[in-house]
Amino acid sequence: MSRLAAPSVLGYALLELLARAPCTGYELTQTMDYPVGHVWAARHSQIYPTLIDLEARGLVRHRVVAGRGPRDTKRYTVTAKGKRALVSWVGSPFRVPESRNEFLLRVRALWLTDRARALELVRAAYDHHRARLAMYQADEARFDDRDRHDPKQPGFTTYATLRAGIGYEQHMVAWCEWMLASLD
Amino acid sequence: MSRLAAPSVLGYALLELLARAPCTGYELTQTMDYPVGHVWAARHSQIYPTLIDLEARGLVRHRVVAGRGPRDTKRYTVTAKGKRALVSWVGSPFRVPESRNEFLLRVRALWLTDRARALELVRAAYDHHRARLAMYQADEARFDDRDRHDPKQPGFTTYATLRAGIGYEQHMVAWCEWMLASLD
DNA sequence: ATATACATGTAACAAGTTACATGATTTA
DNA sequence: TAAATCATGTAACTTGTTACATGTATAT
Repeated sequence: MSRLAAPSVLGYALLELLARAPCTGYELTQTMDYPVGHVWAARHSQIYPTLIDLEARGLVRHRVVAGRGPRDTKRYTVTAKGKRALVSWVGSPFRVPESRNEFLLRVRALWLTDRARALELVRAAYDHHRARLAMYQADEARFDDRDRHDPKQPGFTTYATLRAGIGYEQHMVAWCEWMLASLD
Repeated sequence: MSRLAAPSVLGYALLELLARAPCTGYELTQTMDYPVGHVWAARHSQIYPTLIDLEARGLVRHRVVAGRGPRDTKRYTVTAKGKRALVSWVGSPFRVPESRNEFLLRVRALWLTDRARALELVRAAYDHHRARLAMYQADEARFDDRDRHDPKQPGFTTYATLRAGIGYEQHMVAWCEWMLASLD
């Protein structure tokens, strides 16, 4: 989080949220939990220092306001400079990063174990992905036509990532079914 | 990489590879590059220290042998203790970790940019995922019937992760096509 | 009475990236 | 003769996790 290199990916994630609407750090931790956390996870212990860093770079600014709860809270907004940095990031060269999937790594190691334990791992994943799929599909029903069709609306890109989530969960559910059948 | 906590996920990834066949650090870096790297990526600068750590824990052991190239190389094997640690890891409780997908994070931010740049990002991803899919499908053709059907063969679990990769790339290709159509 | 929500931080550590370092042999 | 392959390491840095730290108000 030095002031010389570019902001971290999390920094841009927070900027993008703040570009949609000013938020407090606390509200950001909640939105980062869901839905953004399903795309880029972060804990409050990383979010608060990142906000301080973004402010040191002049990309956001805060005002102390009365909180919903018992104490004061800081409401952050994106500065003009922050908006420019964000737009520049979105258009900057991008390579799909290498992935890390601990579940599939364990699947690779299943030949070392017995059938019961293999089934246990895959069934737990199956339950998890079916639950996620149901949750995402319930979310999808809430989007209105403008969100579904106008790419300039923030709602559209949220919808687009939700569609990606649904497709992913469908794929994982199908894979688990194939795997469970193969283990029999 | 302290000697007190459990080995890292990468440590188990290397153990699993060595349980299939003894390897040198150099060979491990190549296998980690592909195919394992598509499930758990790591560079040689992380792999070599991890091997040293695994050896300090007594989970692997090495012998210096003549290398293919000009210099000597270290051939690592899993110890009995290493095999037990690996089997215990495979059966240990597992929760699907939170994900980090920078591509989808950028997609979320596309409302901030113009149609041309949005198309550019999605088309690059489209090309990437179609190329991956073709590569995986070519790989799949090479698996024989024993690998496809016997869950106790290491080849089967490799095949299973490859099937997961194919399903994932198919999902991403379909999503990109939907997205490109939506941007029109 | 107890737990949850509100609200924001720091510290110690683990994991991962990039760059530096070396140098022979084989292939184009 | 230039580049790629073989072969193994270290150092500085960034990123992310877990635990520590504090304290009020509201709901159960």
